[in-house]
Amino acid sequence: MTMTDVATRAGVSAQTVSRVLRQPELVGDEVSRRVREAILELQYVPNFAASQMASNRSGIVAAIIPTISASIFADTVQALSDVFVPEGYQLLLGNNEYDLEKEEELVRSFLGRGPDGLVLSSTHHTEATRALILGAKIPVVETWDWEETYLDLMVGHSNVKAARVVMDHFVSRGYRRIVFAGVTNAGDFRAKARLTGYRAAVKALELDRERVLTLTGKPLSMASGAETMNRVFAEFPDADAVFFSSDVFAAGALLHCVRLGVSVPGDIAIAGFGDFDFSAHLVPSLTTVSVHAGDIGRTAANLLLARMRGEAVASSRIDVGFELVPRESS
Amino acid sequence: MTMTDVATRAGVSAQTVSRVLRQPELVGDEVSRRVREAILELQYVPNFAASQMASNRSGIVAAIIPTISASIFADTVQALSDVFVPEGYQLLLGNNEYDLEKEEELVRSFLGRGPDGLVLSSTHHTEATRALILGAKIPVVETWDWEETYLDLMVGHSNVKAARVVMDHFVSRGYRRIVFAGVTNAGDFRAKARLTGYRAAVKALELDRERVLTLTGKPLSMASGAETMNRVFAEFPDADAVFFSSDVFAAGALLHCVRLGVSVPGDIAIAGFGDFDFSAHLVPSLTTVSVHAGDIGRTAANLLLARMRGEAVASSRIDVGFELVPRESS
DNA sequence: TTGTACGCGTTATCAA
DNA sequence: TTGATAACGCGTACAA
Repeated sequence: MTMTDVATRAGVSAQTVSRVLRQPELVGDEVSRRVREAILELQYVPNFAASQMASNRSGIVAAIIPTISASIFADTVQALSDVFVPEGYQLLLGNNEYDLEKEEELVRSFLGRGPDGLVLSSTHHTEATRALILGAKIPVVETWDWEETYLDLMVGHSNVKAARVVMDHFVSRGYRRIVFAGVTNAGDFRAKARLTGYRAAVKALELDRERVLTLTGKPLSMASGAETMNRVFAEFPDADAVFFSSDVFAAGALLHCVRLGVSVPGDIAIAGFGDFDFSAHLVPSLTTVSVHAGDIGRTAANLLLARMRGEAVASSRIDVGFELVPRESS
Repeated sequence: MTMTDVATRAGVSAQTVSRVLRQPELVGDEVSRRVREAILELQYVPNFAASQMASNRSGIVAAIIPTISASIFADTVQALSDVFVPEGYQLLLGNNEYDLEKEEELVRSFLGRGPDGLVLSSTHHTEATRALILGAKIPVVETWDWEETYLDLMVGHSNVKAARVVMDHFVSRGYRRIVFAGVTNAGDFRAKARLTGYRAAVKALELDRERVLTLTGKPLSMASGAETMNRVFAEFPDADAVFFSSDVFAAGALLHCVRLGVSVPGDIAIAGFGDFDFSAHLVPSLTTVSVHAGDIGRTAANLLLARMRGEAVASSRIDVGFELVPRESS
């Protein structure tokens, strides 16, 4: 079923059918009615590929996140979808598994689809990725980071500062022998930024010394958190607090302590990152940093939308901030 | 940059460039080298819309899930991506928010893109949706359900049976005054199937009587679980066990009990559904049903892939099963 | 092994 | 307010 079939059925030209669908105000009432009828009768479905060929607009927004499953990024994707779908855009989704080479492959493949906009979930890319995107001349928003240089638009927050706020909190409650425990997957620059923030805080606050426990190749799971807690006990027996790079690890560690009968925060304080749903409900409840994953998605989508429409944007860089959520675990 | 630009640069015809990209074995070594060089120099990115027009293949797989954020469906999407992306397909994602009308809109919009395959996450659709899909004549796989009638392919498990298995487990441990607590959003047919399984079990096992607590309009959150637990105490003070329709509710309820000092399973037993990461780590650990979200995605993707390639499939309906995971909470 | 002609379904442009 | 025509970039079919 093509537009021509509908046109024949309605006794008009294909161009008129196109107008009914895209600029109905330019078409007469009677003709418009006949066309709509024909569309329904023939179950006509517009061919977007042809539309894209002719108009050079795809109606697609492509988004790349580090990982889809069990992640806070799913909330961002949900928000992207919530904004873009009502505006008539479709969402092409990919995950780079924290691997910049994979991201490059994805970007290359997505650009072939001629997306009207692109959402990336970090400011770290290969040079080739950067070149590809700049060559495509489409609006891009980089999210979940906060850097001085970015391609086009940026929405996120500073992980370095967030880590500092957690450290300030620990110190204000009297903890000074603080461990940082997190993953250091090559591509997880946010976790690295938190580690940077931790290190800076140890110096600035004149804490005892750095105590860093980095996991490599461990999945983001509560089991990894429990395992890490055991390593904290073994390697830093004098520690009085642990800052985990994710609530998932922190919760695994906290529940492990509960099971062992280790008092939190009596024997050791714990803080996480992300403010997952479970964090408020744990007993003891988990101190963490809330990061507004949905806000990042919504803000990024609206900013991108403005760019895609050629509207001026007040600021090309928006800090959605974060919030320390002090709870019982510290 | 078009294929013709690359051809001119390499001193060949556009068709040869196309061959280098799609059937390199048919092209001579020297010509092939020149073409590849030109592609790199010009930063050529193939136009998939044009490719789709000419070949009638889009390289797109469209997937619709109930909700993206904080859900077990994200694991299914991850698995879909893991299978399809290496095969050269791109993933178009949408969420229907458990609303069949929204699903219809999404299907209509996705079909305009000419996807080579479609993944749905239930067997419940409007009649118009069904007609649209059948009219499109593309492979479809319906997931997360188990029904006698389906459109083309089906991958899932029986929620009715899963509920029965939980009930059998409760009874085998001596519980007989069992509450079912779950959401009844209009479009959540899986939760409804679990309720059906519960009701059938109450009859078959000759239990005391039905005790059903249905939440409407509550988000899938631990807070809702805690709230529900209070309602159980108020409305069914004699209950000795609660079967929640999701681990999220169950965990919220369990942690609420821990906080109140209500012994689980001493005072009341709890079981959930889904085997989320946190379920094994809670203290007490949560009895649940493991449902293999990743398996559903992988299996569905491979089945759809076979259909898309025109290969014969051994079975058009695959039961990935489920597993009772008895833990400390019951 | 390489090249030519044609058509896919739509929209932009211009004319009526 | 409506229609005719050309063009988008590529793959298929066929020819050389």
